[in-house]
Amino acid sequence: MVQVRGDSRFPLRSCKTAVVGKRSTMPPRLRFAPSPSGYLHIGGARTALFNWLYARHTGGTFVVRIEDTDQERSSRESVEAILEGLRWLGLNWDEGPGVGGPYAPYAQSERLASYRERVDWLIAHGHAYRDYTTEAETRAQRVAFAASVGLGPKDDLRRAGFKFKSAWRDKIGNTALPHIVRFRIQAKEDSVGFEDLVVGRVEKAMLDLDDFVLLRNDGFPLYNLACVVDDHGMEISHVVRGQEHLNSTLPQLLLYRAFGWEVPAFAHLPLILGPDREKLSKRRHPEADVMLHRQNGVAPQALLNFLVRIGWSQHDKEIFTRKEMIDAFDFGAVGRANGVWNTEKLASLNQHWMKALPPEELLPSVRAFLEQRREESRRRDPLPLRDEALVIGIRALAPRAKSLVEIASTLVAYFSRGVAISEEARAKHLGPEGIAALRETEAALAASPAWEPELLEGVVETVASGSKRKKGGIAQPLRVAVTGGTVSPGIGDTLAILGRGEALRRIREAMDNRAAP
RNA sequence: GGCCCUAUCGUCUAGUGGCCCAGGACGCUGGCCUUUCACGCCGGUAACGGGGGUUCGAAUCCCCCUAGGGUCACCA
Repeated sequence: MVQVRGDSRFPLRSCKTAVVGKRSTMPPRLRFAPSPSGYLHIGGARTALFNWLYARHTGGTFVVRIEDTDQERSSRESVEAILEGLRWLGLNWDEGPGVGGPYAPYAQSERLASYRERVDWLIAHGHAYRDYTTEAETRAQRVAFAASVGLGPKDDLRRAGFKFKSAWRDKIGNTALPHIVRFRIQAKEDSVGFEDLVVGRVEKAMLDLDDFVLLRNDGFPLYNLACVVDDHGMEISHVVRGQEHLNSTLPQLLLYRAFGWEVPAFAHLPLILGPDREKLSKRRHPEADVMLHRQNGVAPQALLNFLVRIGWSQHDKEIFTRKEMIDAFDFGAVGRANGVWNTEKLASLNQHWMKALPPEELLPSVRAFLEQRREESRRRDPLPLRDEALVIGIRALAPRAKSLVEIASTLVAYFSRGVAISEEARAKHLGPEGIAALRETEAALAASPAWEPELLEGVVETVASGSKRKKGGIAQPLRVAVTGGTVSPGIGDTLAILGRGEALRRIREAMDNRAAP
C-alpha cells in the first residue's frame, strides 16, 4: 500500500519501511491543511490535488483541515476563498469544513484544549519546558549578539550564526507569568531522519536543531505542535505537502518520538517556481492565485491537468481526465526537482480541454462571462442567450480561442441586434458581385426548412455550385454581412449561432446599406 | 552564512547500466489541409552542468565541484 522507491535504485532506502504498525493495513487517510491567510495558492492547489489523487486512487479518505492558529493572519473570508477554490477544481473532501466527520472539529482554533493538554504531558515527561523569556529579552539578546559581530540589529543575525539560548532550559518555572513552551532537544542521539516517499532518505544532525517553540505566550500552538497533534489525532497515514516543509519534518519527528506515536508516511512535493525561478508567491506572482485563472477563463480540468504534470508524469502521457489521473497516480512517479510555471502550456492545455469537454459542461461559465461582458459593453439590443445557440458557439469557437473568456467575448457580438460592418471588409467583399451573391443566398437561406450548421453549410455550397461561384465567393460576403468582419467560424456555424431571424436580418441590412456613403 | 533538497531540450518531462549519437509535450519553425480565422495532420529546431571514478559498457551507480531552490519566527 505504501509505495517505496525501487530497491535497485535506492539500496540504502529500502532498509526501512515508511510505515509500520496496524495503520499501514488500513485505507490511507490524507489531508490538505491550508492556513487561511489569503486565497487558494496554486502550490496549495497542487498539494491538495496530489493528496486527493492518492486518496481517491487507494479508496482512502481526503480530509481538509484549517490551520488557523495564527489569529492575526487568519480570516473567515480566507477559509471560504480556499474552500471555493477547491470546489471549483472539483477536489471534494470527505471530512472537514462543511461536511464534518468523526474527528471534528477540523479547524485548529477549535482544538486548542488538546494542544495544551499534550504540551502539559510533554512538560511532565521532560520533553518540554516553560520559557519565561520575554520578547523584549529576546530582542536584547539579538542586539547584544549583533554588537559583538559588528552588525546592526536589523541585519539577518541567523546568517552570522545567531542562536537563541533560553535561560530557562534547565530551570523549572511554574508561575503565572506569561511564558512560551519550548521543546527540549535531547543531544543524546546524533541525528533524526526519515524515509520520504518522494525525496528518499532525509537526515539531520540533532545539533542543527534548536529548542523550537511549541506554545506561544498567548496559549496558541505553533505549527509543529498543532500539525503533529492533529495528524496523529485524525489518524492521518500520509502527510503530503510541499518541500518547503521538509526541514520542519525533523522537529516534528522528535515530537512523534517523544509522544511515542506511530509516524505517518511523508511525501514532500517539489515546489512550483515562478518564471523568475523563485517559489511562487502571492506577492510577486499573480499567477499564484487559483481564482485568477478561473477569471481568465481557464477550465478547471485544464488547470488540474497542468498541475498534475508539474512534478508527476506517466511515461509520455500529457492529457489526463480526472479518472485517468486517479487511476495512474502514485508517489513513486513524483519527481524531486522543482518545476517552473509555464503560461503557454496552461493555455495550450486549456485549449485542448475546451475542445475535448462537452460544450454543455462549459456552458454555465461561458454564459456567465458573456453576461458580464455584455453588461460592460452596454450593447443596446441584446438578444436572448439560447442554450442551443451557445452550445454551437462554444463548439465552433473552442478551437479558435485561448480561453472561455475569449469565447464569451467573441460571442457578445452574435447576441445583439444588428452589426456594424467594417468599411474595409465591405469594400472588399460587398461590391456589386458580393451583393448579387448575397441576394441569391438570402433567398435560398430563407427557404431552408431548418436552421442547423450542416444544413446551412449545404445551402451555401448549393448556391455556390448553382451560380458557378467558388464557395468563398458566397461565404465571404455572407460572413461580412453577418459578422461585420472577415473572420469567423465556419459559415454554417456562424449562421446557426445567430439564428434564422437575426441572420436574415443582418443579410438584408447589408444589402440595403450597400449604397451608403 | 549554517543546514536540507535538487540537477536531461527555453519550459514540463520519459529514461531504474546496453533497446538512447536520448523519446513525448508546450514554445518556435517549414509544409499540407482549407470559403476566412483557427483546429488538425506531416516534418524541423533544441538537452544529459563540469571533473573524476566504478564497469566490457553510464543520462542512469559513487565522489568532488558548480549551479539552482528551500529553510533557519512567540508564520505556516
